[in-house]
Amino acid sequence: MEKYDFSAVEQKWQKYWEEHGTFTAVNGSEKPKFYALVEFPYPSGAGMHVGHIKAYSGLEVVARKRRLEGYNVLFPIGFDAYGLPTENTAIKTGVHPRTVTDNNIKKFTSQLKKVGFSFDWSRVVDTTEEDYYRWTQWIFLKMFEKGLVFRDKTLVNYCPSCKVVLSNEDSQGGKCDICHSDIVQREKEVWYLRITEYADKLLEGLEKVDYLPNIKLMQQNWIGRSTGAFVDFEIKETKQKLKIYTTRPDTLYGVTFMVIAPEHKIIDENEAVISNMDAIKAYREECSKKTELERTQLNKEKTGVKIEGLTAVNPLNGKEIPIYIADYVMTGYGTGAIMAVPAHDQRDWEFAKKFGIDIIEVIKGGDITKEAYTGDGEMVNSGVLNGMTNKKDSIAKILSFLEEKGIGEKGVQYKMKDWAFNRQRYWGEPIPIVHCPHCGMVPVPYDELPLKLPPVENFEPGTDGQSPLAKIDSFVNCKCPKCGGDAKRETDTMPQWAGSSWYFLRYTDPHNTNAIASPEALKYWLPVDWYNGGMEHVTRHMIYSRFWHKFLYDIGEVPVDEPYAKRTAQGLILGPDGEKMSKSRGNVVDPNDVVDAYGADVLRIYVLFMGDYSQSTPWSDSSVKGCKRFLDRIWALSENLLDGDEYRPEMVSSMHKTVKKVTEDIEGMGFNTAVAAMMTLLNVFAEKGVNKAEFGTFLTLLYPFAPHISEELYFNTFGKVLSEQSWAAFDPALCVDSTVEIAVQINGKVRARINIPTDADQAEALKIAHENEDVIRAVEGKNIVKEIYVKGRIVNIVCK
RNA sequence: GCCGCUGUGGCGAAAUCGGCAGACGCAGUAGACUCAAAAUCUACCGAUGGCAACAUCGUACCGGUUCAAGUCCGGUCAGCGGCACCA
Repeated sequence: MEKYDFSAVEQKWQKYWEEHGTFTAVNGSEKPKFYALVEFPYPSGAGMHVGHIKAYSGLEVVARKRRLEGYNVLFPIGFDAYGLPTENTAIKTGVHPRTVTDNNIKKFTSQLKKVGFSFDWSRVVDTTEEDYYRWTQWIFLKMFEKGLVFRDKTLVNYCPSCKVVLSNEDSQGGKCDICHSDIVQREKEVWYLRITEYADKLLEGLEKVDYLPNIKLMQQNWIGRSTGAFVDFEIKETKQKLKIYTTRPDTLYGVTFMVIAPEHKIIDENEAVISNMDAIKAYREECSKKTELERTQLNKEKTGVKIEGLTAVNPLNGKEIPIYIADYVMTGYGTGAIMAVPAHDQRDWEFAKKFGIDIIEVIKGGDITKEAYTGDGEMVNSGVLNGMTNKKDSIAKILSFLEEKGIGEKGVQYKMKDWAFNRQRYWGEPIPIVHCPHCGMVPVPYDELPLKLPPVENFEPGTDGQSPLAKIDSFVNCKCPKCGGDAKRETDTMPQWAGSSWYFLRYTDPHNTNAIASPEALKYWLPVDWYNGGMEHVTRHMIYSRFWHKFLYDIGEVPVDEPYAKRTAQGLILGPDGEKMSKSRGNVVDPNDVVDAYGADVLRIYVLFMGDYSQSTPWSDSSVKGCKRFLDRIWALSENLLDGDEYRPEMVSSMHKTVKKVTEDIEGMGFNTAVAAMMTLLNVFAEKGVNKAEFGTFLTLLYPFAPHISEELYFNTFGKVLSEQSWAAFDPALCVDSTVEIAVQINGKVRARINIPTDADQAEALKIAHENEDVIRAVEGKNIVKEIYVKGRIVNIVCK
């Protein structure tokens, strides 16, 4: 046999699979279904990254195995193609984003095919195609119809460089996600989706899905549900109620001041009563100039201004307490006002120290002269609560007390905010709303969808943070669908998260022209059985898409309430230097180079063998060569196959053990140890030879990892196509040898190794151990205190 | 600051329920083949001491539980990720 020509072999089988529709999923098949989903890529100009290869290789292996196990597998791919980088390229090069996107998709497609992923290429979706975004707009209008879309004038995160408004998620740390410039605060009327209405459903849904524990936790923290109380404090001068939110109503007797956010409306309402309005206005001005970064920076000195002329009254004891404005209280959370308990909240403590406000202890146990005490302890100075020691009981008691008196009630708050759903950019789905001077906001009728993105020449955003669409009169000027009068179109587009919030639904029926997908297709394929992707998408993308899905469930469009039955995440591939791969560091590995030099199978094996799939691992060129060597040895071995259509007796347990190991490791994402087990078996073959039956099983195990060489060798050996065969079976009873080598410890230290029958009982194992010369020597002249035998594992003799 | 994950040879890493630490691979050393090199094959490959058999130490650090700890418990440190003035 000639030397292994990986390039020819890989092309040959890729062509075979394509021509035979090997990976085409069948809607409504009699077979059990399996829906494996990977996060579709953003088709950037840089082309594929080795990270993509690792991200897809995990479920690629599972999908290939499932098909051999008799499943009807849906393993789709598509492109999440709206977004700023494409638009920025278009602005820079003058090439239309449509063309840029098409070229990038072409590039990605050819690269993905070269790696031999078993995607169903007949179901590719592209979020920027009219047939796709028509339904993105449709879902948006359904939400509009159900009152989940609203507009609000608020301070927004504005990127002066990109000239866009960003969501909190896209501007974390006060930096723009795209260009990393500093974000400034700016007032603007923007679109929101009322995701907070689904906060509890999103939280409750986590209880019945199979996500990795840390993924669940991240989502829970993101939603950030807290329980507490709303309490009304009367303002002495105006008899107004100032409502606050607290998670510690039990500390109500320790309140010595109140703080409201700089933007709180009670200030504007009482301008006449407040005597130091100038100072307050100055402070407000100062705050609005601060970037998000400055405002949230830790260890920062507390700032604030006392409101002269307004005094709050503690509803429990009638004590008069001062009110301050300070930017450590946010408008967006709770009521934008807090009761400050400096003895038991560190932030309040710092503020009180700086402004010389009283600190009253209500829970014993700490030293409140040094810092706030947040632990448990006996209640003091607290009226009805005095003497209580259990926090939960104190909170329950004060809550019922507050409710009885009508001054407060139980409350729930979420850290998650409503979803700012707009961009002032060209390359996104147009928001299908018309502004009519008579009718207000009017949705574009469903039968006029898609509202097409108009072709333009100039993609530069407007100078005032307006979308480029605002400059196109033919787009903006329209008739109101309701009254027929002159109206103007909304010019904002949707954020990039829109298209990816429902793409997994479209895969089930990608060419449907009447609905997002047919009810039959959705019923057959949903939920996604296994979704794998990056940790970076666990909060934003996953929460957004679960929200959309739950909404669609509520309006009867999808048959299940959770889209993803199982979710896992892969770790990063770091550069050879152990740092995150980046162009600026110059440590980026191009998957194409690996495919060209060693073949797709080597690349696939390596990204799975390099380390724990869920962990970050640095790239190593020489380890790639090790994987190449592994495949070359298999190829060489195939030239010396022994005859035989069943395992040789001396190979039976090795074969069954390896099948068991690989089968189970794939399910548990132990891809690295699965490959290691195959390497071990290959080493046994090298020593003891290999017959056709054994080799056939070996190739079956290898197939999901290195499908090209497996197909080729299997066909050469058996004249059959491996992707049309069945997965290898194992018999647990045959995985055990008749004898096993175990260690004998004397006082916990290994002193000998003995061979015993696998099913030996304690008496037999100890008898064999005591016959061993090393053991005899070690226990000689000593008293045996205790003897332990763990079946098939160890003997430990304790002696003095 | 809070939450989570991780810490094991020169390197990437393995190690079911607490039961032989370092599987598998890389790199390295020696040998075979070769005029030579590459490739391939064989052997060795945690540290210290010893000619050796062997002994002692060894899973970030300190302590504990146990016949037995990488694994469990308490504390500390470091790296990575998430959240972050969330009341």
